[in-house]
Amino acid sequence: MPIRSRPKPGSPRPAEALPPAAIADPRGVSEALEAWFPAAARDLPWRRHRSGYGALVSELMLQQTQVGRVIGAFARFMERFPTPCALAEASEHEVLAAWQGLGYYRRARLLHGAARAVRDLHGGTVPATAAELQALPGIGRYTAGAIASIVHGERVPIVDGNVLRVVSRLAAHPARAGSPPDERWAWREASRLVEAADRPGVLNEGLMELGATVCTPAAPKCGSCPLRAQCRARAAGSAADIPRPRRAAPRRAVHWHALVDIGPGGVALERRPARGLWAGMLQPPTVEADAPVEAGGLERSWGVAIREVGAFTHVTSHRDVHFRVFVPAAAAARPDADGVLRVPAEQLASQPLSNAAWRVLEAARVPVRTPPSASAGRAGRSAPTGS
DNA sequence: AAAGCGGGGCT
DNA sequence: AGCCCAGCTTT
Repeated sequence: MPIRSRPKPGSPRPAEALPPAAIADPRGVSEALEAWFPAAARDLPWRRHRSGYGALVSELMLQQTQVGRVIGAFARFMERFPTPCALAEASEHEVLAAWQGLGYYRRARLLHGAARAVRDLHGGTVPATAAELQALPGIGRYTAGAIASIVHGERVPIVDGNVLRVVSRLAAHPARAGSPPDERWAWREASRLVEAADRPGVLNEGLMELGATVCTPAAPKCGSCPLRAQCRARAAGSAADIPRPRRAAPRRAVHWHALVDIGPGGVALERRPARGLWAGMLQPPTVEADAPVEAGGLERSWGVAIREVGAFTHVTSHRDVHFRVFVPAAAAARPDADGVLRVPAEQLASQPLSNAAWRVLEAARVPVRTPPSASAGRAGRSAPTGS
């Protein structure tokens, strides 16, 4: 059924008043996608045995993180914390250590809080409805909808980066990621699709799978797309230009200075504050500044003569962190400052250390094994395995 | 509404 | 060198 009525002849229609584009045939899209997905689905660990807890862990890990990086981390995490109660009873230190290398470490703290809420408020069973799920820490509308629809079949929409791209191309609507009006539009369109679906979970997971493997940001594989007949962007030849790119936030440059001090008790480490970058993670003692600090200032700060052993720049989404790495000039025993703990080198791998902290240790040639993240899998844009 | 929050692979 | 990714919380 057409959504837009034809304007009356002669009636003026200002360009700004044009109704937004819409997907023309929601039922046709849902039928094609639900038929396509079962055969095209990649074999992913969290699809082997569906459970609310497995979906909770995998969805938190997948927020802003590509599939290939999550695969290995998910298996390790589920082995370490097999149930919500096992996770709830672990310390935050242990949970952060298991999250090493995945980034956005706040997700680990929120997942920990969600597991405790599941234990205390839901008898240890992850709730099944989107409304209950969204009340848990770290669970927003997308994650709640994904778990409720995919695991339990609830008829609720989901919109992530993949779905936004697919629906905006279907409607040839030049949405911009991060634009609130465009995001609201995408939720409405996703809702129309899920309302037309036979199996809401299959439709939703199909939308994401299509976005990850066929309807990709660059060079979409329109020739092999199950929705090529319904796609207005393909008809107009504009798929590669939709959605429009997000405005990039500029990164701030900062200058950090780290002291790698190895004593009889192990490597000196301090815990970062509970908020902000790498919250709650451990690191070698670090002086943070907006500009480089002279050696004299660092020596006063640390109370020891120092020697520089390396430098590198660690890039995050919002900062260029210019690190300079120092060691004590002589192996002089000195009392540790408050809050400094000593960790033997062979125990570093089980500590919550960011990749930046690992790079600091490597610059000082601390004898450590490779951090867990280095063995992460390949990118998540590989072709489907099932076809 | 805007800002803050990692890390890596791909183009 | 830039872009993007199975987003959410806080202000």
